[in-house]
Amino acid sequence: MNPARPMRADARRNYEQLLAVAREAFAQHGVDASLDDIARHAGVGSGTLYRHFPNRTALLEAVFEDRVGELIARGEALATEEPPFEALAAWMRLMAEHLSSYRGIGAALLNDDGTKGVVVTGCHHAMAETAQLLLERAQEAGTVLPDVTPKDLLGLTNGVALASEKYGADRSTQADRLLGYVVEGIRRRS
Amino acid sequence: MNPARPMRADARRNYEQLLAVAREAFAQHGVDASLDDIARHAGVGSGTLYRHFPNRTALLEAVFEDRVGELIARGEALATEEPPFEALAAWMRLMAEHLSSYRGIGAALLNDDGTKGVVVTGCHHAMAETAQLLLERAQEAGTVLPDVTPKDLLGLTNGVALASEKYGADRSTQADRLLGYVVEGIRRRS
DNA sequence: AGCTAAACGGGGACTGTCTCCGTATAGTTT
DNA sequence: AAACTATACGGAGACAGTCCCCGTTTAGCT
Repeated sequence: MNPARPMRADARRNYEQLLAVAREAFAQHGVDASLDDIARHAGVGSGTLYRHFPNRTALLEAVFEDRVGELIARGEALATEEPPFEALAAWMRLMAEHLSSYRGIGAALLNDDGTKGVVVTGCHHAMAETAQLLLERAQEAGTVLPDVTPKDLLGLTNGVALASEKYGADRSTQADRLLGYVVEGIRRRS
Repeated sequence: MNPARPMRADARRNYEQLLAVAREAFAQHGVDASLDDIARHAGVGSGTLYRHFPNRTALLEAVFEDRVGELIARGEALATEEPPFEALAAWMRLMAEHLSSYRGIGAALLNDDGTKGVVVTGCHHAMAETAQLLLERAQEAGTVLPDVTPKDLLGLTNGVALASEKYGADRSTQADRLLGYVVEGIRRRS
């Protein structure tokens, strides 16, 4: 969003309505939900949708931004409340959970090469910073292997979330199970 | 393929031509390559493509079948040539490599719920059997945790392959790196 | 050569994405 | 309140890809 000039009230209203409808649509139909459908349900024209969100990726990013915010907040809270290794493991679980919220979001954000959205770089960057915070803490405590990078963490977690998507109602269970092995794999044993 | 009646020579020729062109197209453009384009390049009409492959998934399965065959063969060879743990790790690496051959194949096969293709169940089943063979061997040798299942292996490996796709030319390196952690995570330590 | 079932090509129905232009309206100034 | 104008709108239609279907062609058999 361009804050250089305040958005008109009607545009702001439409923007929020589009976001609300998109959240529902993506949750229900996955990230491939029809954009024209979303516009229709939001009571706006398709031109309006594209003015606010130039493409599907931009809309996905906007919708996902809340969850990124929560991941960052929880990451920071975990860093003060939990032992280093447990904090990191819990955060990875939370991330996998969020990546399961809209079927296909992991793959969609994954496959973005950065040419369609500027914000995705921001989302990724913000999550990488939180991963870094928790990772360094765990590495300093000697509980995680020293060569593990934030990029590794995001990749492993995203991979697990993606691989678990096909299990529908059981995807959380499966993701937790697979993440159990993954966190063991990055654990340092004295 | 329905073997109940021999396919005519021209149909057989077209089928093979479609497969060959599809391999190239998927390798170059990913699994979303235009099917009409593939038909055109194969020198057949789009109706012909759909007669041989009722949908995109069916074509993907047919194209991927060779690689499944190779994975099974290599799995069996590794089971006789390598120590249990190393055999399993090598096979997982090979599987990740094959899953990277066509951008998006992992996600496409992953998201198939079995309603579009019969064969995908076969591909998955065949790979799960090979995973089972190598897994049991490693578990009997006491080198892999006893509660790991073939489903876990396929999930972890597919997840890693998917998560590495965005790195293009570096995806093999990244996949190997992530798999390194994964195989440590399933390793049993006495 | 004749026959016929298998197989074909490609036009067009269908669906979704996305652009663009005439129209509407929010917000500011007079 | 009226006038002005930049912002924002709606939705028709261009575009691209999927996929069906029907008249035509052809492979294989007698």
